[in-house]
Amino acid sequence: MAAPLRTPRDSWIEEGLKALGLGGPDAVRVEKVAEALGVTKGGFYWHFDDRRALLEEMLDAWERLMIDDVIERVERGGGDARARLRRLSALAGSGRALVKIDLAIRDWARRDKGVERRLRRLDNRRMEYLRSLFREISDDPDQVEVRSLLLISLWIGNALIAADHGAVSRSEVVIRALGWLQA
Amino acid sequence: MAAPLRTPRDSWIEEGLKALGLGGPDAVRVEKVAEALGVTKGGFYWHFDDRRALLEEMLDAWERLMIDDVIERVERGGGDARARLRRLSALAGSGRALVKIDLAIRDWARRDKGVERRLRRLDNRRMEYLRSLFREISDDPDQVEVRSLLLISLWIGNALIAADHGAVSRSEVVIRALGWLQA
Amino acid sequence: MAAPLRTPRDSWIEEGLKALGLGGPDAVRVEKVAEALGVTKGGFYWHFDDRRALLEEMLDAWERLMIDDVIERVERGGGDARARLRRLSALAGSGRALVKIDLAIRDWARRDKGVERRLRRLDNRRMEYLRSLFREISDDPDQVEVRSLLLISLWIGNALIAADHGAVSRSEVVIRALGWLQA
Amino acid sequence: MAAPLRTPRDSWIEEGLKALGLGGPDAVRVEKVAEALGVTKGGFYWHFDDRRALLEEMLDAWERLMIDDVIERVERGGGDARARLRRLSALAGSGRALVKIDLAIRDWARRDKGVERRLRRLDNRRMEYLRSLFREISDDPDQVEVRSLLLISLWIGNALIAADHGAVSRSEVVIRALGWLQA
DNA sequence: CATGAATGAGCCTTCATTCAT
DNA sequence: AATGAATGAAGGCTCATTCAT
Repeated sequence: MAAPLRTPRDSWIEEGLKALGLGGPDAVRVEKVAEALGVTKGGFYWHFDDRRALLEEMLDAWERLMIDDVIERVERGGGDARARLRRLSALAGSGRALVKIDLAIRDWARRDKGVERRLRRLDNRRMEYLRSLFREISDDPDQVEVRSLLLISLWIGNALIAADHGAVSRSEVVIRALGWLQA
Repeated sequence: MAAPLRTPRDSWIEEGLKALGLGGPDAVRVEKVAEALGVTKGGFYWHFDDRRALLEEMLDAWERLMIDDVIERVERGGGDARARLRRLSALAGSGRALVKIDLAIRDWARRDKGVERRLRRLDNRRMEYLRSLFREISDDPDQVEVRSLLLISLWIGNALIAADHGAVSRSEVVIRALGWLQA
Repeated sequence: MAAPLRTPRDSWIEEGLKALGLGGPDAVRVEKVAEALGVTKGGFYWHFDDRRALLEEMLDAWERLMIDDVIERVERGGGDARARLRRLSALAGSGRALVKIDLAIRDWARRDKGVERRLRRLDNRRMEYLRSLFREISDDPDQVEVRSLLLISLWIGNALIAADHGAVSRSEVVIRALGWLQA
Repeated sequence: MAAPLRTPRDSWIEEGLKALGLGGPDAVRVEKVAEALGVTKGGFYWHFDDRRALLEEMLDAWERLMIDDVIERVERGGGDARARLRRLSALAGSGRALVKIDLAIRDWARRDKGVERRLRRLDNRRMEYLRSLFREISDDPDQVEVRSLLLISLWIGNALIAADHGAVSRSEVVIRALGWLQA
């Protein structure tokens, strides 16, 4: 017999991440996630010790997702640094659920040391990858550092800044910004 | 008798904003804020209809603070665009309570339409001010727009990105990034 | 200088009786009555020791009202027993605030011994008056008693029974019932 | 295992009706009813959405009780109209918990439109049944209507009027009144 | 694995009461 | 006489957690 594609344990984590993206860690309520899964909350405690355990495993899963998923997907496409940066930005800047989770975790990390540690691990990995790409564009290590930081900042800012841009759309401004960062 | 410098009503708002910056809107609990003020929660309802009313007034106060306080303080110092951008960044990027409140409200805006509306009002005002400064540096409107967005993004990213930067410190990277944006 | 027509103390009692009629004793809240009077509840305690004191005085006032007002008003009109019964029923059965207060107090008396004692005093007085009228109509003391009790019951039932009566209206049925009781 | 004779849900309703009869709708407090059942208030929300839901189901249960219980019990005994009226009055006029609930709901209906609607449904059914009995006694439809209304009024009045009757007891007066209504 | 049911802590809100001014 | 302000006790509701089945 084949193993199930998604264990019930994974379902809890997946649904928990969904709730996290939509409402932050406070919105990850055992009762609500159970309801979303169509089961009663009592069963939750067969899979997890307590709510904190779910939260931890959600963060574990999120780290795995970010490495195995995003970066590898960009690499798989090949091309030069500029092509990869374009693909990476397309993944990072879109309105997809993963972005919401990322933002929720960044906010969460502001008040939870453990989450901050995990975020640091991931952000360092992201920065390292960006540096490797920008090194193909610039020889100046300071420029590499500056542009890497600005690029991640732009992804975040794009999602968190609520301003309008007159006749042009936000995505046009972002595309121009990407172009400038890669000049 | 002179009017009190800070009414009890203002105290609730101030303490509420403090809690908001530290723990997000969910952490603004009537009971906790009361405790921080050294009074009992019952008295809260003399000043406000309910918790939501406090939240609203906190947002009102925050809008006033941001306009009357930050931008005016930069202008008062005079100097050319670069000098002003430097002063503005010093205010905006520091670890002060106002920054935490700003980030908390950005996260909050992701799930509350009313908060998003207020944030849009403020971000538009901020962008407009930045455009006016960058126009002194570049004649290209696209460049003005790109750099303005990147600058706000950098402030936010600086607070929300957890990466290390090897031998250099984050603030050095940020200073270089500012230099580049004003080149 | 003339004494005020209605002392502020009386205002509290009057407004309290209004609240009693509309929502029962539980609805007589110091805060709500104060609001209805356009003052703050703090002032209440200048006039009354506590909420129970207001309730007591409301009951006192209600007893006075019932004697001085209703019965005397019927007598003042003169006429024979049937004429008086007609006038009395007009007063007792109408939808006026006094009726609501009367019903509220009857319900209240079911669970408060003190209120029950006052109600007994008043109901005995009412019965006595009715007996005096029915004695002009019937010589049989049993009939006098039965019809007196039925008449008060009809007043109460008219207000508390929610049934419809087909083509005829409730008031027509009540008028016929009154006719039959006086036959 | 056999199904429980009374589900825990029913226990809440039953205990709630008891509280309603004793203290009116305001006395139906989740906490107090829980205490009477020997459980904690938190468990209440497993069975009901909120307090209002309990109140609604109490009213549902009361309607069922009144129809399936009272009227059917009278019919089952057989006999002519007078015998049935006697049995019905014995049921309706006794000091049992059902009467208290009935009175509490009548008072409640004065200030709650939804409750008034339910009471109207029931009172119409009661009146219809009484009309059917009095039609066996009188051919005059007006008389039927008058006596039906007076009989329900007498039941209510008997419970809500606090007067004394000299040498005779209240129940003697009521029995004579019943006799007169059936003459 | 999961359900039904319950506990208990935490929070929001209402309100009688108090008190200084 | 009355206001502004606060206390503290209820009471409604949510939810993490437990447990028997």
